[in-house]
Amino acid sequence: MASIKDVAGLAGVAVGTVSRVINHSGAVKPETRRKVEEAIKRLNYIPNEIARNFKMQKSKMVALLLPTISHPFFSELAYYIEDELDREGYKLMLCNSGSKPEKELYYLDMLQQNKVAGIVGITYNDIDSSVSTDIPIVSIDRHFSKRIICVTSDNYEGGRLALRELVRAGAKKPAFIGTVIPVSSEIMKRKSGFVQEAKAMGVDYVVYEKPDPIIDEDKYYNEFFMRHDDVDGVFATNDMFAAQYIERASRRGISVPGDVKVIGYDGIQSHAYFHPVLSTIRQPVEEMARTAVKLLLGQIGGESFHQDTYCLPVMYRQGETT
Amino acid sequence: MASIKDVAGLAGVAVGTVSRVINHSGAVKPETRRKVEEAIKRLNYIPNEIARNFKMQKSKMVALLLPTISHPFFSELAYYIEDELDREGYKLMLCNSGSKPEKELYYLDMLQQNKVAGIVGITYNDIDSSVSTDIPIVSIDRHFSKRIICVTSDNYEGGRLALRELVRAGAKKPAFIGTVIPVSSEIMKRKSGFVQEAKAMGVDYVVYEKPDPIIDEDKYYNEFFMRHDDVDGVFATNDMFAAQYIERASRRGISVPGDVKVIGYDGIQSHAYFHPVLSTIRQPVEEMARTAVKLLLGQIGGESFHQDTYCLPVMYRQGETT
DNA sequence: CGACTATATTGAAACGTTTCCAATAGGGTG
DNA sequence: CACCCTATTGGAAACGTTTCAATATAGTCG
Repeated sequence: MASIKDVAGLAGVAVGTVSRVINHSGAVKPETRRKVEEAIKRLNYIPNEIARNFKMQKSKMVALLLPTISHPFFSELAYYIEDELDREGYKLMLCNSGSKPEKELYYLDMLQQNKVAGIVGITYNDIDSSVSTDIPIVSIDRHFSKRIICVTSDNYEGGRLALRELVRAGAKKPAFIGTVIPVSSEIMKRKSGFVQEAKAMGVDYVVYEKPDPIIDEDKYYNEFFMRHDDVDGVFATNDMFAAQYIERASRRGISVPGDVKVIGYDGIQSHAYFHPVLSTIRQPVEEMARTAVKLLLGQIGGESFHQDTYCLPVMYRQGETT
Repeated sequence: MASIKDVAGLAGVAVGTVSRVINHSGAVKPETRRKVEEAIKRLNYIPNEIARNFKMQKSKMVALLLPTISHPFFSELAYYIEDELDREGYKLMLCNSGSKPEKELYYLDMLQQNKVAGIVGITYNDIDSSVSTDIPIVSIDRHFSKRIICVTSDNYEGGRLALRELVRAGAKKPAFIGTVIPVSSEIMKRKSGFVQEAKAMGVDYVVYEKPDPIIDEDKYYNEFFMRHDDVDGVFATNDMFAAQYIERASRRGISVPGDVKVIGYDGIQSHAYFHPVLSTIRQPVEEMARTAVKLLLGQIGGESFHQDTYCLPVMYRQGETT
């Protein structure tokens, strides 16, 4: 593999000159540039990015740490994150934690060893305390500390919106169901928005949380249907969960939206052709992704931000379930 | 940031010794090891992986180059690939090409500059000619050359299976629809399997390919429904496309599986709770992913393989559309 | 024409590891 | 006691780049 030295040798110049040609830094005589470029071509020289990273003591690598890329919301997010990073000349490293705290820690450790330029995290742990370096981190949907900027959608408003739409669709007793990640999660606000709005409107409501991880799914659903057979509206914490609920309901002969109106959360695109098309609170996935990257790269570039949470607006999208 | 030198200084030994302690290479007296470990702890020393990569002239990074991670089949694949890589101490870099040839080339170039240890590719180009280094590559569903090992599912058998199942479900005139990536694609075999089996069984059939990229989707479907209104079975190149077809058909008052039986391809998990649950030819995603990684790491480790295509079995999965 | 300036180029140090060779210290053996 | 062998350690080179101070070259102006 040809190195910069070989190029310099063949072109009859010093390595520093070759470096300046490659990086367009400093002044180089056109004639010299030509010679160097000629040599580069002849030797089929490719700059060694590893050596560069080493010299610079930083890599243009950003890590995305999330539960699993196979969840459609995350994969959509990942797509836009990678796209935005690429525009800025950065690369993306993908880390599936499986939501396991110990795996999150393991990855964080590895990422620091690898001196990644920054991390976008969607984690279960409060990762602030477990990162010893001052590596920039942007978190999505989790608020940990001043240091870690959080990008989220307006979960509180999303919860309120869901409640209002369920009521508007005719629900007299709406229920909130789903997993509420306890640790610093913005997602909890979906519940509080829902609850607050119900109280404000004087509507009877139910909250039926799903343990995570769940031991006995059948029992969870059976109990819900038994205890709350008067529920006629359901707001689920995400689209997949909403679909799952509908599946269970229909097995019991409950029709959607006839007997029960259902609203999900996320607004996943890849489900567009499948039925029922969910009524859902759509998060601005693309905007969240690009915002997260912009904030991260800002931090990497040395900017500091006064704001520690960036909250983007959500939207109600009508489907076939309300 | 503390370096190996600082550790050596504090422990009163040479850097080489510290290196041997860290890597458990060579002999180190227990007493010395203790001193070094003590120093490492005191300084909160983290080995600089970049420097290591540099010295070794290789990184433990494998790239996954695919059209888009937001497609559920690819995201499922990516999940298992990352999982398998992590087990072996490798990291995954994610590259979305958007199926654009120029972007594929751009990424391949970048990956070579970054001296990634290997590449798993799902590409549109014949990438063989555009990779100048001898970096190991495993391709999924594309067969280019001896050099690039191809991991695929049994697309030919999948096509035959689809035809047989459509006929078994009562179809008299089944159609193959979908995109047929021309370049060295294993996916073409889905078509040939379908066609061959139809001929073998003496069944009347239709092939209606979808251009890629498609200009006018409405026109494509309209023409299909006009020209082939006697078609009563559809085999689509993938699940998403099958769902899309069903959507279009139902808008025209065609019922599935009443009027037309439909079989998709892939067997995407994240659609399990949505309807109609597709009858589909399921690819062994997990096995494909793990096989691809194993072969790639084998190559990285210097093994050479006599076989250039690894074909895994597919399975018919009954849903609600046949 | 000499002094200055602007432009081009050189050469070497430095980044943090690993690895190899030489050096040293013990420990056993004849 | 001399010798050899092994276990352990030290020291330095090397990996390929960037950067910076120093030097060289060529105009320009008075």
